[in-house]
Amino acid sequence: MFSKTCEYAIRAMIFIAQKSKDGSKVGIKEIAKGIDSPEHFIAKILQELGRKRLLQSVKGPNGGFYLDDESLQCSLADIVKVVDGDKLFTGCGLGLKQCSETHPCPIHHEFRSVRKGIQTMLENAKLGAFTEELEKSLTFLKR
Amino acid sequence: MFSKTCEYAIRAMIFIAQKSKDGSKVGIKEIAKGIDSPEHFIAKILQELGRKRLLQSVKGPNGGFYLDDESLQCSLADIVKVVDGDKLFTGCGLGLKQCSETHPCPIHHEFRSVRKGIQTMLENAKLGAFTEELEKSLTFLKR
DNA sequence: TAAATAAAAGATAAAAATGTCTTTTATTTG
DNA sequence: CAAATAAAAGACATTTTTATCTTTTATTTA
Ligand code: FES
Ligand code: FES
Repeated sequence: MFSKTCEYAIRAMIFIAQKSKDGSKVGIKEIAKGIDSPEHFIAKILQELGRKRLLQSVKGPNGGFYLDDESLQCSLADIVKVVDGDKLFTGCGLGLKQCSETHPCPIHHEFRSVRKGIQTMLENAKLGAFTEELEKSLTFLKR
Repeated sequence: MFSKTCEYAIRAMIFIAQKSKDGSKVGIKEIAKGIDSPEHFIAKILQELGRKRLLQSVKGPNGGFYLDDESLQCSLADIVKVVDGDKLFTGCGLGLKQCSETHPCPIHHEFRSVRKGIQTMLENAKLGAFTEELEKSLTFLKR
């Protein structure tokens, strides 16, 4: 469904969202541990998300990553688009050069509908909305 | 969603299904052309599907690939399982080691539902069912 | 201002996916 | 049986993804 990179990205962003709720910042080491990912690899991913303004960071002592109020409103769909592109949302399920109503593959209609379901799910999932269940350990970001 | 390998596999199997309807066999060159895929690459994939009995073939002059009546009842889900494994049907959307009710990731419930939708779509899509629309050029397997 | 800190950036490296080419084996046909 | 045919198998190459390690830049604090 998602690339490994994208899975890490989503987990990291949800992790940072949780830590950001009280205004604190979180370092890359803690993030990597918190989501069980390679430290330098997730660092690269977060740099990219930072360049695209989905995430904030500050260097130096007491620095780290955080999400401002706007970023907390980001949806998982926003993250997926930045990391994996929009193939998942607009591409043909059978790999035709483009998904098209006038030149459809054999599963076009059914696929379009499940693809829409995925998109809706991801667009409705805002980063700020996961904190509570994580705090209560009802959901998890690793293992 | 699917690997490139799996996209080719599904397109090839639908192509062969169409040619098999009247009992004829089809060679690897024609398949590769018909679905716009690298010839030797799709050959490998079909060998694997043959070993798993999802597809029949005969060597030598007038040989080629075909689907018997049982194989025509195969679903796209069967192909996906052979080629990509069952990660798509049972794996965690965020890449946790396993998807679990008791140790769920933050999107577990929503993801499980769209995942189920995908599975249902693929299980209901039988290879024998695509022929008619292909014949009428209402659907396409390349470009 | 100097030292410490932490992210950003750059350079490699390893692994997996994708693609190509050659040789072998099985089958048919003359 | 010999030649032709076509899939099966094996070897190799390229590209992309995933992961690791080092250097640089920005910021804070003493
Ligand atoms: S053309 Fe294949 S999904 Fe639309
Ligand atoms: S635990 Fe992530 S989808 Fe079930």
